[in-house]
Amino acid sequence: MRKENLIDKIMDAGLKNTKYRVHIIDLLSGTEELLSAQEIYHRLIHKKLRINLSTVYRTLDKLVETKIVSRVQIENEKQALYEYNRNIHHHFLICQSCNRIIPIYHCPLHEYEQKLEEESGFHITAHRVEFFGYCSDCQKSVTKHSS
Amino acid sequence: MRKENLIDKIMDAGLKNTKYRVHIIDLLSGTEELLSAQEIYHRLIHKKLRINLSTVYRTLDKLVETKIVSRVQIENEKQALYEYNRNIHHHFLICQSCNRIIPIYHCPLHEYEQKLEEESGFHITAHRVEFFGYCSDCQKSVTKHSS
DNA sequence: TCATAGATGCGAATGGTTTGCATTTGCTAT
DNA sequence: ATAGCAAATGCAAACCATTCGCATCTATGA
Ligand SMILES: [Mn+2]
Ligand SMILES: [Mn+2]
Ligand SMILES: [Zn+2]
Ligand SMILES: [Zn+2]
Repeated sequence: MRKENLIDKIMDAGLKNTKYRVHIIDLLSGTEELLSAQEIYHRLIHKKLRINLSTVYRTLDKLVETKIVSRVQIENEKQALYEYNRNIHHHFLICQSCNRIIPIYHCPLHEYEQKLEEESGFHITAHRVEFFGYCSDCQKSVTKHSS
Repeated sequence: MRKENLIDKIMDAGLKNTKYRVHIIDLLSGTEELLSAQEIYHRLIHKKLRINLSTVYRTLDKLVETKIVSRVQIENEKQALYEYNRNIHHHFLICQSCNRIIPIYHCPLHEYEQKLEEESGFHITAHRVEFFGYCSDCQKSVTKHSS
């Protein structure tokens, strides 16, 4: 995304345009990866930026509040992960061996959700799905080891 | 569950039979609620047991290892929650207003999982689903307030 | 009963995240 | 362009759930 667009995005959200915000959004929007606050911090430091870790956390809080970024807490991971919000509903497939996180863009729950609302009386606003298992690479290496 | 059965369960798992383990399993198996380590600790203290919080954590670790108990990490909750493992596959409906957690015993993903395995090459071993929303009680109070 | 692996208590450490406060910066109205 | 104010930042300290080291105790089975 062009820098001007990033700045628009920040200001449209009612936030002040600061260089760190531009860098953080730029970083997240430029990768498919989910990054932790600490990973973001280290990548910015590596780019010779003198940002402080608390600024990273505070910036991410703001970006999550304004829905520019989403925060994801994977089961059993201590660090929260952040991803650029591309407004595409998705879930994750997580390899328990190499820890790769793969997004899935098909959601099997939309019809079910309505049924669930009727049955439960809940008004459902969101859901979350994660699949755990072993990616094809890791299945191969297990086979190799055990043969 | 009778105390003798609890003790059998503990010893069958290869753990030593200690009074705290009996109390913790008893507590969890006697409620539908998900309890945090700290909540368990306080409930035992309230029963005049002189248990230590680290013992609670260590006991829960063992019980999770041996699958007597399951550990659940709800998105945005800092504390892990524990539930007695009744070996009934289920997911949760979570009220974002009153924080009630309601188990759902129907799983809409079993067919889908196979398709996903074929498409992704993953070998899936587990999944996790959470629905967020507002329970019927909380919907009522919102309506009341806003009218 | 004894020996020993495992369980517990206690205090300290860990590690991700948050916060208080002084200082700096971006934005808006002049 | 400039001043004024709210918001953002840096830094150190706090927070808080969870874990760990180590001394002591206890359940188990030989
Ligand atoms: Mn979905
Ligand atoms: Mn399921
Ligand atoms: Zn893998
Ligand atoms: Zn509710």
